[in-house]
Amino acid sequence: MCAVLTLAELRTFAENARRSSHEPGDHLMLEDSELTSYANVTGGIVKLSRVMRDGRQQLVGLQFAPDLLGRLFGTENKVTVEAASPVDICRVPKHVLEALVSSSPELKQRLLDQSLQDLDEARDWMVTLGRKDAQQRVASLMMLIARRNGVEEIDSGRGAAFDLPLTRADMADLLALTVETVCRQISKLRKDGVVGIRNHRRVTVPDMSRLSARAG
Amino acid sequence: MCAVLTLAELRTFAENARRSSHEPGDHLMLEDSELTSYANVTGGIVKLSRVMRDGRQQLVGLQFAPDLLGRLFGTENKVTVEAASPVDICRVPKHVLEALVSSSPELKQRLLDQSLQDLDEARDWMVTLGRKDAQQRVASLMMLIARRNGVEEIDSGRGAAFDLPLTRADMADLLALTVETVCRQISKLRKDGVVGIRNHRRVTVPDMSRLSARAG
DNA sequence: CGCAGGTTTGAATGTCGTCAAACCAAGTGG
DNA sequence: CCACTTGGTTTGACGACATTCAAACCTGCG
Repeated sequence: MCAVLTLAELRTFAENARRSSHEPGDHLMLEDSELTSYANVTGGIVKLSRVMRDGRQQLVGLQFAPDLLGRLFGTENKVTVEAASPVDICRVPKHVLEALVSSSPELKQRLLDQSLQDLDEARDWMVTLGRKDAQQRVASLMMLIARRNGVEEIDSGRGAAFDLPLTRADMADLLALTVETVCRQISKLRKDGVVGIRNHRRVTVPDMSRLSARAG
Repeated sequence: MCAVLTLAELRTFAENARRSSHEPGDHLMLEDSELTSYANVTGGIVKLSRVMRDGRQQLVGLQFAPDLLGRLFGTENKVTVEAASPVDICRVPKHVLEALVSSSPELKQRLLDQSLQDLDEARDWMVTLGRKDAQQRVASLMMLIARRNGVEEIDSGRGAAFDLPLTRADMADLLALTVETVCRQISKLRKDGVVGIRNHRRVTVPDMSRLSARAG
């Protein structure tokens, strides 16, 4: 989700917002004080997941700062919202947001655009989960993170560097693999010289086009 | 996607619509006469898919009648739209739909709600693709089709019957399996007495709760 | 009947998951 | 400063499940 607010809207937003910080693993139920409150991620990364009856979970989305979090007039479908890194958020009560939306058709339009974009991203990820092997999935995730870190010139042979903001377990939940398989594929990318890894977190990519090729 | 139009809106819709029929396999590009025209599926089933560079495809959604098809102010992301069965659709030019939307905030609201629901469904399917084995995926698809055919009392031990509107190949593309694996799992469900199959298409379920249990 | 497309079944292969153990990095307290 | 602990990470051996390749089988239709 991308930022969709104008400056004036952001001001109203900020005046009614309450800030809070959270540690990795904290659950950020959106139904805190008011049902279906809205929140803005101002720092860190939030993971959205669904849990199966047997306890296994599947991440269904990531929210990077400064993404919008939550949903209008919420549906019944439960998504677990959890901090993946240290996270700062900024909540707005339901009625404030509803007022904002009804006074601004453009805002509603942008919320619509954004949810359509989220839908596109979800469908992209369905292809990753359904049709890519372990190597391609791991490479795809690295491409996603690189893009979110401002790396643009994907196929130009340029290099890049970024931190992995997720644990191996979170990556596994997102990619529908096991922790061990994620590790093995990262090791393989490293052995093949596609990426360099320092401290299990810092990734350096000498040539983005080679990583892109591995992503299928 | 569900129907989101009132009767009055449907009238305007119908007055400006052009109907057409299509055979299985036909591509229903929405950019026919006008870019990003909208359409209503009045009969049959439409599949939405993404194609990978190597030619393999992944279905990312199904549209049953009377679902709405297409999207407002379309994004750049290409989805292949194809008839899965004999299909009747009813197209509306872009400007008519835009007029409808701007004259009706409720319509825009409902489009927003609907896209949020689509997002939920896409995320549900991500769990199916990511975390279920072949047997559970096939059972999940049968549950989905049963629900779309009006079967409601899922866990009441009631029976049901419906046609599979997709070929084995389409099921495989939707479930991210091979045709052979889909066949084997259907055969297993049949041998175990969970479903009955006639002519490769007609499914009878003596006890929906047993099928539901197989779906994970 | 006989063809064509879709479907079903079988046997062999390979990829990923499971189980187990070792490894590393960071923080704590002696 | 170093031993110790803890949580996360990495690697290996083995097995299970889905894919691949191949052949046979239905069903509808000319």
